[in-house]
Amino acid sequence: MTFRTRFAPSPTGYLHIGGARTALYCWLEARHRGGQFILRIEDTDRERSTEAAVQAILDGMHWLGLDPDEGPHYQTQRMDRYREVAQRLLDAGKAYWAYESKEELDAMRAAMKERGEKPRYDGRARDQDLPYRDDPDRVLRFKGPQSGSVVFEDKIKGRIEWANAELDDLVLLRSDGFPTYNFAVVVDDIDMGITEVIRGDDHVNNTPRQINLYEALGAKPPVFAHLPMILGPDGQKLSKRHGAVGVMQYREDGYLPHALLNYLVRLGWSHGDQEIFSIREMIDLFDVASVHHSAARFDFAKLGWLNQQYLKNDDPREVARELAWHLNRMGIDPSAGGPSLVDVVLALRERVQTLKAMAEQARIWYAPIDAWDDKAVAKHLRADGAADVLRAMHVKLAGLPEWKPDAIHALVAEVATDRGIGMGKVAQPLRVAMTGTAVSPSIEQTVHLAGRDVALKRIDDAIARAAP
RNA sequence: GUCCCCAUCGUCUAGAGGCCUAGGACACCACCCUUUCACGGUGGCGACCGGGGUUCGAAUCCCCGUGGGGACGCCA
Repeated sequence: MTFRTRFAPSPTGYLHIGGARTALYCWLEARHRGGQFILRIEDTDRERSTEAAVQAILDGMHWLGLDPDEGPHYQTQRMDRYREVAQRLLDAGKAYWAYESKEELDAMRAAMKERGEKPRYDGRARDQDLPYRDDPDRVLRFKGPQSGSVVFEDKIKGRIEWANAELDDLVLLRSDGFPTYNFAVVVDDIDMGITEVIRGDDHVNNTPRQINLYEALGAKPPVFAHLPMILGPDGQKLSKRHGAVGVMQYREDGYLPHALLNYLVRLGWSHGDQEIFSIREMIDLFDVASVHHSAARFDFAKLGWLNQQYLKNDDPREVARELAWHLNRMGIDPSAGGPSLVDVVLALRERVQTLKAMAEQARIWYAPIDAWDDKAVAKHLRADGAADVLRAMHVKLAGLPEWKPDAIHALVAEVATDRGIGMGKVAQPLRVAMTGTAVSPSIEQTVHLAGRDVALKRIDDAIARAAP
């Protein structure tokens, strides 16, 4: 049997970081085993599912490069199938109609809770063989086993045993005729030939009931692998404040998809001491069976470090393409003039952790200085001799035969030696002149990327601001 | 409350009974490099939740406790 796994999000929000990791692990496992990765949209909750969320999930997966081999399948397009299977269960005496009202159910659970029991459906309609009737409270329930236990071997957590007495008769078909999650999942996974289910471990306790359904339907359950969750930096459940934003937000924040994937693959899984993994290596080395048992916290510092590793080591032309996207978002069109993006990437990639920061720092070569750092101006432009240094640099730069970083560097050194001062006394005023701040790449790169005309003009402007 | 799961530096982790004086990475600190900021280099700080067993020997196996998390819906 060929290996088939699936990612089955419900479109009630964007693809968040936990979902992205689940999708990654499914995708990796499918690639590793030479099987298929199927995408299924679980949209049976009509209240909360939206078209926009479906699109957000698709976009997020595509950006990460986790394209499915099959799908997306939509549960709402399979309604006839669920009803058909439900009827089969009913005919076989493995399901029954029940008509308790919401209030009755609530009261029942409250009473159980009071007695210190686990609140659940007590099966009061189980053996009554009630006929179908049109009723707003009508649901179809599964007649599950009441004794014995379900045992399964979780690929990650190991052997898990669940007493059937802990389980209740779950609803198969809701009063609106829609299938419930547990029912639809089983029908779908059987129909779609899923051999391995990889999902978050908030589903472990659904697994025994699902296995009972498989048995009632005469189907062989798949292998289950339950992933531990991802916690926020504070150890609490992920919230909007931390990483629970959509993955596309990570793009906007300046992260590379590969870096995010690398971060995610290491969160809960490892291969010795290796930190950096190419996609190929992830596929070759990943094994869902060696995923960790415990939850992991999300750490932005490490993500940032990883992102910079990719910024530094990826082909600068590729990084340049991403940088252009960020510059465009800032309202800058790098193709309308200014230095080559590849040169800018080369100048900045060791000094930033995100593309967003890179774009912000690159701005000075594509747009006028829009803000002056007062402290930098006071310290470097108003310093003794700053104006003199700038005037000297202006003359030398204007007459420089070849506009090259090395040559510019030589001029800076020359001005420093002539005056018997340190390089910093020349470079810093010049840097403030070029950028309005005291921080930038090496002075020769900073000046070079500005281009001669802009550099000379900025020196003039700075002299005006400098101490006389 | 009931059931299920989990537990190594601040964080991510290595570790499958002796290789552990517990290794790596991020973060942090110091120094070096240096025209700024970084990058890089060197060094440092820093952990086996507690208690009982099993064993010649336990971070590794078992039990109990504690702590964390998840689930208990006509949500998924």
